[in-house]
Amino acid sequence: MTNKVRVRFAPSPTGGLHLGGVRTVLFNYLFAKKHGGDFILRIEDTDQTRFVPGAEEYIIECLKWCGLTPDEGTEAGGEYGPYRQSERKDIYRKFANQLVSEGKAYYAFDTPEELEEKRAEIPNFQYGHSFRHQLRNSLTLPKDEVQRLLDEGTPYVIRINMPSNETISFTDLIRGFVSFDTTLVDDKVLLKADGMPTYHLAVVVDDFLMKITHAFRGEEWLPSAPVHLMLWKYLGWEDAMPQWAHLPLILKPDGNGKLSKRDGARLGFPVYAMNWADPSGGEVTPGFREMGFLPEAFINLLAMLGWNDGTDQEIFSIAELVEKFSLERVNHSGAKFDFEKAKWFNAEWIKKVNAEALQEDVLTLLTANNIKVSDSTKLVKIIGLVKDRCTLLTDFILQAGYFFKGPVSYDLDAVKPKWNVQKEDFFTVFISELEQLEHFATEEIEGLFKKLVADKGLKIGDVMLPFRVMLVGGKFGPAVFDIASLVGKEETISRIQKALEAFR
RNA sequence: GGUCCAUUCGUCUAGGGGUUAGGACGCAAGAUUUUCAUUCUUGAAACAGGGGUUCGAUUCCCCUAUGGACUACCA
Repeated sequence: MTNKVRVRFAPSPTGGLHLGGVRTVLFNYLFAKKHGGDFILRIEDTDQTRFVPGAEEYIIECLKWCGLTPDEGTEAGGEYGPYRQSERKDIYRKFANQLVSEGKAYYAFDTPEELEEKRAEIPNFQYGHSFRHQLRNSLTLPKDEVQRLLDEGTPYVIRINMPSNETISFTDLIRGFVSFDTTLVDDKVLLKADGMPTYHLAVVVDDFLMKITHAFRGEEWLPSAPVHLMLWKYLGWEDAMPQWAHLPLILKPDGNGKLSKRDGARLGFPVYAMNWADPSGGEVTPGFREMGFLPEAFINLLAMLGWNDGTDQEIFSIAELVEKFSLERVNHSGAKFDFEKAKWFNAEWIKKVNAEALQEDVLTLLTANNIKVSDSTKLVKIIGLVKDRCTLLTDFILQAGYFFKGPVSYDLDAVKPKWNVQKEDFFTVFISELEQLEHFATEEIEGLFKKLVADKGLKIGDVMLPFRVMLVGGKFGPAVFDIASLVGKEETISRIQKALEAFR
């Protein structure tokens, strides 16, 4: 009874990876790792009309970035392949045929147009118990007629024959006992006219063949659970059926409903894990990675959307999540996505992680913004100095950039109103004294600065802010003298000179 | 319309028959930091409504309301 835990994430390669999808992956992964099991990636590409080139690679890349690498799947391989459903076409047909021959499914010849008409004219039309006998299928047509249609190559689908007046129920790992009346469930298509299975057939067949023990998916799948349950029963695999866990949805921050990528565009935050460039239109949908999120933070915030460990702890590493995760503590209701809180998680992680760990990302960012970094030791030092004031990785461009590149503009409003010849004079003298300074370090610069302030009869506050603006361009950043020492003697002097002209 | 699921501060949530209903984000105020941020302190802010059960319900039960998901030859 102690079979190895096997879970799967089964996306369809139709575009970017939604944050809700990543959370499903995460919960799969956490559960698998917690129980020493395997995490499988299966590509559900049964809808050929929606296939998008590059989407599969993109999904794999997202999982890598998140650190949620599959143990088994299209890339990792494994003994239950192929892991792409389009390559398993024959398998599904075999089982569909088996169901037909056993009377558990049937051929249906109605065209999509005919069905659409029915739906338009009959209020609560559904292809099932109440209407299937008025339609063109192997239940209503004479046997030889069915054979003739088949022989002629008439397009058909295979539909499940749902029984009536049965109660079908199961215990969901998250929401407990759930039951349905089969009379109200329609005869879902199992095999499409193009010979591909629908999700309903494919998920059951593959979960069985791949020995999946626990099936996680979004709550939007709950209504089709009875079809899947019935299929497990019809196929005679009931004893091998995975335990179901329907995850709560991630909702729009405002208004109502499932979070969509449109909400992100409307409200100004990413919904996808990474940037997604649509291959046809070329339009790019922003992702958390490019927006400047750390994968640790992204994972952390997703985990907290629907789960908690019962304490006040909110910052968890992936290792801690694996250790503490439990399905009993997953919430039942949907959670509205809050981008402000998401940013807070990222800021916390930037503070938590050490400067070396940030080095590579920051270097890439600075370089991309035409800021040349020559000295990596210096960079690490700077990161350590400014990281507490960064919320997103992209904040490092502003917060660390001026250490390597002088300001191109100044916050003149902060300086000019109180600027005068006396202050200008102070800095002129300061420059010449700086030139004499042998040991150009924080304390020496500060000592010199303060001494000069006293000599000139000024207040330190009068020249401190101008000095900062000279070096940084604005009213931000760590201690001014630290900045000066890191920037170096020559550069400091040259920045003061430049600024002096701008301040005049 | 039908089926299913859900309901604690604005948001994410803890809690659970007797609590000053706890934390976090955000917001406000203050302290520290001769900038900004960090940090710290404080504050405003919630049990959807109605019936039961009970000595006592926010907690258990029922109903209502509200919200959501699904209702394709999409997943």
